[in-house]
Amino acid sequence: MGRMSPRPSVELRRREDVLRATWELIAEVGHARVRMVDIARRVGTSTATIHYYFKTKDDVLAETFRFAVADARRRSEAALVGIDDPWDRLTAVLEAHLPRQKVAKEWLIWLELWNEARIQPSLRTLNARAYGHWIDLVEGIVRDGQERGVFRPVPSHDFVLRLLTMMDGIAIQHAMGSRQVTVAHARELLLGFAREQLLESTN
Amino acid sequence: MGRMSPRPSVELRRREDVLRATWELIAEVGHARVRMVDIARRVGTSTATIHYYFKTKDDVLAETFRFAVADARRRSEAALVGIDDPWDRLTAVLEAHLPRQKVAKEWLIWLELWNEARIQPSLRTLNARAYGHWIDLVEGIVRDGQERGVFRPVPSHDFVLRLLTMMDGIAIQHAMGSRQVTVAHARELLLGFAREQLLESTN
DNA sequence: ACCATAACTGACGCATCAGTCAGGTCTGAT
DNA sequence: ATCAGACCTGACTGATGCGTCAGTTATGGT
Repeated sequence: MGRMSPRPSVELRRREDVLRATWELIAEVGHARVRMVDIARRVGTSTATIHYYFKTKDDVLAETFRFAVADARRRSEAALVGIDDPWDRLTAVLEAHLPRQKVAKEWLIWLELWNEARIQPSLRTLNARAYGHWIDLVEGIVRDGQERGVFRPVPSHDFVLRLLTMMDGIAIQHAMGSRQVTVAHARELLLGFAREQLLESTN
Repeated sequence: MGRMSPRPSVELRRREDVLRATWELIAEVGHARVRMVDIARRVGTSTATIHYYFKTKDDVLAETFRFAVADARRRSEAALVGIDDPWDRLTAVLEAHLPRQKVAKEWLIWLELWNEARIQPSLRTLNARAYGHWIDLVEGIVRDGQERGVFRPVPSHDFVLRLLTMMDGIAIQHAMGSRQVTVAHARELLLGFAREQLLESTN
């Protein structure tokens, strides 16, 4: 993929600058409206320089989506470090992806990715992989809690699918600026559902 | 909105042809890639003719989204005609929007609408209104069932919000071509959740 | 000091499309 | 038969934005 230069440091920094700028721009105006000039200006350079590092605009966009996926995955992992209790792990990882501040923009990126992924096969693969990993991660936490006997034995896969698709749907309405769906409300909808399914006793 | 002509029949038919064609195209390639020539070719005319009926391309797209919303609303209403039992009403209206055949394309339209609505205020209003109406409709059915004593007294608004955001999330994964989420599976996830929340006794 | 090559850029070519316009045809009323 | 106006279109314009290229500058190794 990347060009092999003997001194990668400059190239890597530059590329990352471009990806970060593009990330911001996609969140702000949508990937379809992002122009090479905009990226260049935000990085403080010319469009020709962007082309020096990336073959085409589509490459920049595709790599930015990859970058975003990797970033989100890092956040999940970081949120789990040092936490052992299954319920705490579940809340931590959900909490880490609730749409506040920087993460709010990230949800806009997912919205863009979903739209583009249904057209471009390579992005579709990226999304499928990312979503699969996301499901596996949360399902792993749930199963662990069930094995330890602290979660009720609901069907883990269906529960996780319900929880995560709900999260996506909530994120959409939040992205639409719905006043019905604040971050606090989103948390309550998700964690309330999880609590009810996994913790509360059926009596 | 529309121009006021003494002979509206031709105009109305033409406009609707354009909107249907645009609807299809948005579902197929995404609103950003729809060109005036594509619409014209599909209708069997020239771009100038499209401009005769619509001022700009953005107008065509915006009106198409409005058209889609109205269409979906009609489908909800049609699905409920003659059905009285609350559970049957709930399943009927959900069933009517499960992504099969024509409705599968409709979900692609929603995906596009969500993306564009976060940029264009007028589309955001459209989406907010449509989603509000959708929530109200389902919530009305739920409350009715609760008043009649056939549904458990769960908080209706939160339940509906969970159910419908789940539906959106499922639709996204389905649109991504996820083999995990078939229509049958989508139905089971949604109706299973509703059954569990509204019907099953807590004992 | 010199050179190889990495890093960068302004200017431009070129394709793509939305929208316009001047003029055409068709239709129904008188 | 004529006419007003609805309906339609080919051909064009202008703007936009990606990608290229020829050429310049910076940098690190010898």
